[in-house]
Amino acid sequence: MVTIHDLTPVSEFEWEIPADARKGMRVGVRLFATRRLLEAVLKDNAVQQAVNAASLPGLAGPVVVMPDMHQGYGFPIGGVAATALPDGVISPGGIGYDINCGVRLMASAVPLEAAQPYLERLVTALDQHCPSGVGTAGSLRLSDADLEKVCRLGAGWAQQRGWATEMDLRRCEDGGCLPEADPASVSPRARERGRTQLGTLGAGNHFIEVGVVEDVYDLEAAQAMGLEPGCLTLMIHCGSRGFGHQICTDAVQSLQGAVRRYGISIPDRELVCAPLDSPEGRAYLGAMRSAANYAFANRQILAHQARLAFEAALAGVVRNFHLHLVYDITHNIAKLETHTLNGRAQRVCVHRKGATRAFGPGSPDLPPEYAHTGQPVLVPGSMGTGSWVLAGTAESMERSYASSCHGAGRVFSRSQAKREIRGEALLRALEKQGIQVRAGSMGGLAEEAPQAYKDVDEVVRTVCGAGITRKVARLRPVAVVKG
DNA sequence: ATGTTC
Repeated sequence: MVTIHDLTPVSEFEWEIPADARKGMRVGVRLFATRRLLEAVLKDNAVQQAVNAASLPGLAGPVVVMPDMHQGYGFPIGGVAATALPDGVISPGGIGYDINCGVRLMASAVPLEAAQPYLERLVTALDQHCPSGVGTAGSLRLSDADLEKVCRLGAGWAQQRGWATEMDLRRCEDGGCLPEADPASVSPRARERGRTQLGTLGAGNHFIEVGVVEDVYDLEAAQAMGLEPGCLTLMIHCGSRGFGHQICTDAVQSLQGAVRRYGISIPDRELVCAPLDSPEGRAYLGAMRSAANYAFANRQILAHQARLAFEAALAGVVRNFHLHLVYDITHNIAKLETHTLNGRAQRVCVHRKGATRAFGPGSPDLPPEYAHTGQPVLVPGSMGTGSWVLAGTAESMERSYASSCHGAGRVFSRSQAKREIRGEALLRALEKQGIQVRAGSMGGLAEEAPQAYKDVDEVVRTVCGAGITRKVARLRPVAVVKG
């Protein structure tokens, strides 16, 4: 059990656990948190899981954990780990079950006042156009050939169908497509689950939120992103549905064998992994990239459906209701990137689980319109509490493998939330705040209650105080669709 | 997160 005495303060926003070979740690842990957030996160197993992750073979530097951290499968949600050849590994627990779970932000030039009379109509249209719920099928039925194309092309597949513009793809992380996806490494069971779920939202913490740009902290960056104070935004939070879940399930099982075959010693069986340069590791990478591309396509199709909902609800009554894409990020992924570590550029496999890439200004991977601002970093808060738009910094390149936080982060479990909170009461409280809600189930709503989450404003204050991102704008929610 | 216990 890790206690506060195991942590060395570095600053108001940063702590360190030095590498300790007696505990099997190959590297240290760098943790971003205020003292108050740290006390909250020490109540679950997240920091111990970061210490466990520090024993993975081939780590190129410290394991980094974000202030929204909480306990996950094997590896903490909010964790970042970089492994390198020759002996680095890839671990599905360092990515998560919802491969390429991510966030897309769109923005409009519609002032809230102009849309206010039509908000109920709008949220109903969004609910109708964007199917949600556990196991829910959408309207698409993919053939084997089309599913393989989705795996290889990601959001580009949606563009081929006329559901994405060139600007949409340019404003997705990685252009909405990871190279070297290998659909042949995806199991028949995963394919079966994936066939019907493209264009659906899912459940749990996945949502569509209509917001309004409330506070702008960086006018130049907000302008570059097309965020206009007082105007409507639309945020989509979802991932690869049952397809990615099945790919993770398959990998967790099959990599147990790899751990034995390669004689890898891990402190927790949930940290199963395989060498990056092994048949097992390559197969998981190829399947994982397929799921990532499925999720990019999914968010793009949901965005198209959301645009249709805006048209259905607002055409003829509100002007300029077009939604332009601000950016689309992934916060559950592993990617090969080049980072300067110990003074030399190294090719590493960066696992981000509940952590967002935050490339600084000048990164060649950003579209030209964001060359000066840095990458947009999208941080949804808990339901009804507001979301943030941040931007990547040069410092994130040095301190956190160019990563920042991904949300508020749980303080207590879904089961505890369900026991302690009534969905109906929460729904009334949200409506009293003027937030329109469409929820698939009252139990599901209770699981996502703001009380079950940390304070997103303090999480953001931490990552900005630590310098790994900076504030651009805060969004206030006015309507939410949940599975 | 998840056809929420193959």
